[in-house]
Amino acid sequence: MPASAAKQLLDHYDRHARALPWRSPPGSPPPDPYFVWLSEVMLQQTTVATVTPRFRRLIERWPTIDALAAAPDEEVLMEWAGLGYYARARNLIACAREVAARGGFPPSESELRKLPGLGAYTAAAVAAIAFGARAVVIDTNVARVIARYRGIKQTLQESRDDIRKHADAMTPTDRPGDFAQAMMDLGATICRPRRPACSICPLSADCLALASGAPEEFPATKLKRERPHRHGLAWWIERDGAIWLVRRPARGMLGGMAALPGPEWGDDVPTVQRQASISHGFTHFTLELHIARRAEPVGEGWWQPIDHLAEAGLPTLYAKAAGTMLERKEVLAA
DNA sequence: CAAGCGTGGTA
DNA sequence: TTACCAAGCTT
Repeated sequence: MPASAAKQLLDHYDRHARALPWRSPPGSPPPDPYFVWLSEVMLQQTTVATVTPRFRRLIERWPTIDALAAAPDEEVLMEWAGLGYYARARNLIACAREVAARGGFPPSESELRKLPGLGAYTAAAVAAIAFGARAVVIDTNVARVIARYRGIKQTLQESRDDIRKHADAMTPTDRPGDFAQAMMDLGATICRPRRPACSICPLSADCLALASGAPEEFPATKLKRERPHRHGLAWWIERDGAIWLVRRPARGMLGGMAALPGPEWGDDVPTVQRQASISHGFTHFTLELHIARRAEPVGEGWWQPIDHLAEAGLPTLYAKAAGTMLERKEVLAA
């Protein structure tokens, strides 16, 4: 990429940067590292639209990393409910406590990379955006922009090292944080996976994929495996206006989250008499969750008042299941 | 290095 | 409706 391309991109960013609650305006001093880190972790595989209101809630409740570090695990997991990829929340807690104990975030990419939940992307992003370091920030947006600009048609898995070389070559010493965000904005709003808006792209003049006539064919995508179908059973145990909830094991699916009790999921349909069933799609399988009534509590847990079920911090799967059961109840009562 | 790990929006 | 995909990390 010609050196002028980075400048073109920054000029475009100065005029078109999206205003986001964790972002400071182009060219202005960097935001609080806590805000940068928190937003970056929330944004891992999660859209800006989903993250924005949840970010506001989190920083309102815990305005500093010391406040977050002092919060009980369950409170943080409850605030994360519905956001998915719950290992992020567990890492978030561990990272907050480590950073609070050492008195703040380390400013270097290599030290940031050692913190729980910070991989290659997030460490580089925090170093560049919060500390102004010249870190090479590569997410799927950046990788796609580069693949198109340089006309690299291989899959991103195949071209990973090549993409990194190009990204390193184009990253400026001045304003590396704004540059990273400009690349990501470009990928999210103009150089989109499908139907890229090349006519308004600041890099279109030198884009090899556009010159080829079919920019959306860059980079190639590999076919996904078919998702298997699994079955699960959840117990609906109701007593005196409350539901019996349990906490899932810390590791694995929905690790550490509140849940309806039930055995591990498997390939076979449960044989018990069920009240309802719901379907839920996960990343690598779909689940049909069968719901059955039961009188006695199972396992370690607590009674959650139905009036306050929304505050239990149920992940979406169990929130759906509970919603289905409560809806049936209302229909029967009517 | 590929698989495991959530959820909601879009076409 | 199915399929794809989003500011990835961990093992």
